[in-house]
Amino acid sequence: MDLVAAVRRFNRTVTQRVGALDDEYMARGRPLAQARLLWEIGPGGAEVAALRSRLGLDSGYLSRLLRTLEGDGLVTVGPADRAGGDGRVRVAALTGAGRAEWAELDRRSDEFARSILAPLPGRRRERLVAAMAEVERLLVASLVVIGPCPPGDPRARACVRAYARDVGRRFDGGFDPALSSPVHDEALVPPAGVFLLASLNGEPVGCGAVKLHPGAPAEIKRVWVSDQVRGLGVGRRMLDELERYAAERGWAAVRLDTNRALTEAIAMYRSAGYGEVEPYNTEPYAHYWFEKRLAQ
Amino acid sequence: MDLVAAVRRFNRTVTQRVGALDDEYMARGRPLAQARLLWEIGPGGAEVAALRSRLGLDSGYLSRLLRTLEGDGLVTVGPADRAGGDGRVRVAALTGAGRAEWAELDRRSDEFARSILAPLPGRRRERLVAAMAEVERLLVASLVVIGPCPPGDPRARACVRAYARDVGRRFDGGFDPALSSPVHDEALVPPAGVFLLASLNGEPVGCGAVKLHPGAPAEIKRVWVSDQVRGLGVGRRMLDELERYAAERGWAAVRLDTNRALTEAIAMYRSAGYGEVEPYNTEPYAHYWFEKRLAQ
DNA sequence: CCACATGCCTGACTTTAGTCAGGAAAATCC
DNA sequence: GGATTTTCCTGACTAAAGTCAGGCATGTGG
Repeated sequence: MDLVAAVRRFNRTVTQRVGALDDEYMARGRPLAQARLLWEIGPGGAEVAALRSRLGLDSGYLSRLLRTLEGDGLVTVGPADRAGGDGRVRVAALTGAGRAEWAELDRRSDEFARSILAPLPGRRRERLVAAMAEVERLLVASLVVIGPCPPGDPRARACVRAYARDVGRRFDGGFDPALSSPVHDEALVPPAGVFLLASLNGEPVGCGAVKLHPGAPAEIKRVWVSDQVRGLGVGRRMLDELERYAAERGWAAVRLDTNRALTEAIAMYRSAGYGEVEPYNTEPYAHYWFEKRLAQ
Repeated sequence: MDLVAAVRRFNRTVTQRVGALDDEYMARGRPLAQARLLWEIGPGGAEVAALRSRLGLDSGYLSRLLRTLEGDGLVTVGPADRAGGDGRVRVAALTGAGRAEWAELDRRSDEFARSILAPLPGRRRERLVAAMAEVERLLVASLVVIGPCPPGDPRARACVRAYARDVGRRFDGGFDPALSSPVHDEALVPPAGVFLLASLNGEPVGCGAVKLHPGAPAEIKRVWVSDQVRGLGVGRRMLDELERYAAERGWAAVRLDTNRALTEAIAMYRSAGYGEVEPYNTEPYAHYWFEKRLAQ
């Protein structure tokens, strides 16, 4: 396939070559891992656990890197000083020298970006930046991973709150979760159902849930996608995953209800093969009820 | 500046993240350097010197990597068997197992590219690929480096031959270098003049020369840019460099002659500040003579 | 309050990447 | 035809990156 060949070319020429140059700029004599860590701590400081997950480092390795930067007088690591906080978590912060070094990295990163733009005449510069933004935005879709998550997880809670907020802005007269039919956590934990989370680099950017009602079609709830990744097909993938979950466990149909204000969602349901059915519940915020028969 | 910020974002999200993933796909258990080397050798084999320059490796390090791959039965290294060849150069070739491994890397590279495209709906896929191609093409301009080169160097010779070939295709009645006023190598070596080569990853993609005539304007000759990078401003950068060379050595003006068939070149000279002057030589292929006064 | 999990740490280790000096064989220069 | 250069090689290093096991303090669920 031709598209695949084009992506491979891009990976080889852009990703590898520019990536290597960027690393070189960043490192400036220091081991790359240290430079990256220094950069990631940033002027505002960061919790050690956050650094570990953002950089994907082994706990022992990270600890050693922090000791080195501490030894060089660039960083201090101390207990998190927010009152009532977890006494185990530690926070890394830059010293004066560390901030100076960080600013130097920032300057060099700017310089590198400028060196990429410099050889191009003005109009081409803008075209390059526009194309970069497009690649970035579309690639983000590939980096979104969807997986199960306990509905009580803080990330899941954050998504549900964001869902209520978004929906409240769009419905006539807002949205009061207390008036809507409640969804209990237990109903979204296997085997009764599942809550799926879409994440981008560990940050939650979408969610969806399905309840497996015994002897009735499975019910899809709380499908939400963050603005950050809207329009990239994440909602459709979420729907596919939820359907697959129900189908694999023997359910032959799924259904859902929705509000007339959510026009793109309605269009997505229709294009995904959902057909309108009679109301199957008394959800006060619903105007449409959809159902889809599942394969197998 | 906003453009710089956009480029930085691109570097961070695309280059680093996709680059790292690509490496992981490529490595599959084996050290990355070995995987890259195996890939670079390819089914057709490659000379050791070519591998060294393409991968930018130390001679000793490369030799050791080859021994390891040889020890694993993936590669054989032997003398180049073309008759009359240089007896020192050695050629690395894949064994049966090596070819199988190479095919596996090829397959995985395809798989990775597919995994990037998979989450996107059809139209977005095409937009991504188009944007990638645009980024790639425009970034290439930043990777072109221009520097002095002896006119006798094989890369310089190749450029001059390509120049004659290109020009021959465009002039009415072709181009016979023997009829054109000759340019001797000595005139293009400092301090008499200079020959500049534009390279992309070590491959020659353009050239240009300037002769510093004592007591007369400096003369620009043989400005050529390969199709590969045409339209990216490389010609203009070459011109700038040649002018700078002359200006720094005290020349107050440069001039050049050109053929009416080279319409884009003529437009470039005009936009770069060149003005038409009376013929200053009897070059049979010239229709226009241009001159530019240099600053300082 | 006990058992267990979690967050961060240290010590001991391996692998990978890369450098540097020099050496044998072939090619080239004068 | 001898000096020099080039190509590839080996041996001896070093630094960086990363892994693994275990330990101590703190937090949490029963």
